[in-house]
Amino acid sequence: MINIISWNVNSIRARLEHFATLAREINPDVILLQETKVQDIHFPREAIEDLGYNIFIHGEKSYNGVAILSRGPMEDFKKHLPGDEDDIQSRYAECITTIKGRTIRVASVYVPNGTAVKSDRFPYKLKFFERLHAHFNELQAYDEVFIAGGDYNVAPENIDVYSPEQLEGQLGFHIEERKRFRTILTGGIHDSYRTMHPNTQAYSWWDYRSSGWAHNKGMRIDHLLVSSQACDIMTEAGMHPEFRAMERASDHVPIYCKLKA
DNA sequence: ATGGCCGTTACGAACGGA
Repeated sequence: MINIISWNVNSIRARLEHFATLAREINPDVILLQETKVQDIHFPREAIEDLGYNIFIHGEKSYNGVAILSRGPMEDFKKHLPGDEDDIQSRYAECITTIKGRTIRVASVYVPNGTAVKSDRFPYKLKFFERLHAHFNELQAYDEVFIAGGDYNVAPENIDVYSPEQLEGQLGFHIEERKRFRTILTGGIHDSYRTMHPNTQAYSWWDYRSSGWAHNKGMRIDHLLVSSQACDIMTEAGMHPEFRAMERASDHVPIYCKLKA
């Protein structure tokens, strides 16, 4: 079995202990990180290599930052999502890795939050979805086992939030975001969790503010999107909510999907 | 409730997160 994790760590340096717990107890083959919040020169490379991972990082100071960690060899590295040459934020990393003899294309994705629906950063978020759709469409031609995990900052359906009535039109649940996310899920890209669990309510994020965790007011905004070729060999998908209950937790939990080796 | 908490930067208070 091949276990692939996506996790918005909200600072890799602040989350190193929890990361070590994930590596030792869950033992994922591939980990896709978001919000590492660190320049490449300050990434805790040794600590993570000592836990048995090869590292591909794309970071910046203070904000954003993505990484791909793999038990196997990696090649064909990409750091830029096509469609906007002026976009210099560290929100995308992609490579090919080989695990237990199976070659997989993986991507770590950090979709812009958008700040507020009326903010000028909201159109940047919408455009980012459109760029993802265009790029995933290009990749479709390769017929590969492809997995794009990340913080997509959108809950796709009513079942994915604690209160659809309360959140309608709000950031992360606005119809324009959901429409664009839905558009990505056409032509052979699938939401791994929803494919495996059509009717289960489960969240990947709970707000630090308003004691979101204590009241179970969460949203499913982290996703592992998979190509049809990956879907065909997928055996499991789920979340690790126990990571939200820990001291000094990230506001997001690791999400996983498993493939036949 | 345009709030609450958390991490980063830089050393107080602002920014971003969703």
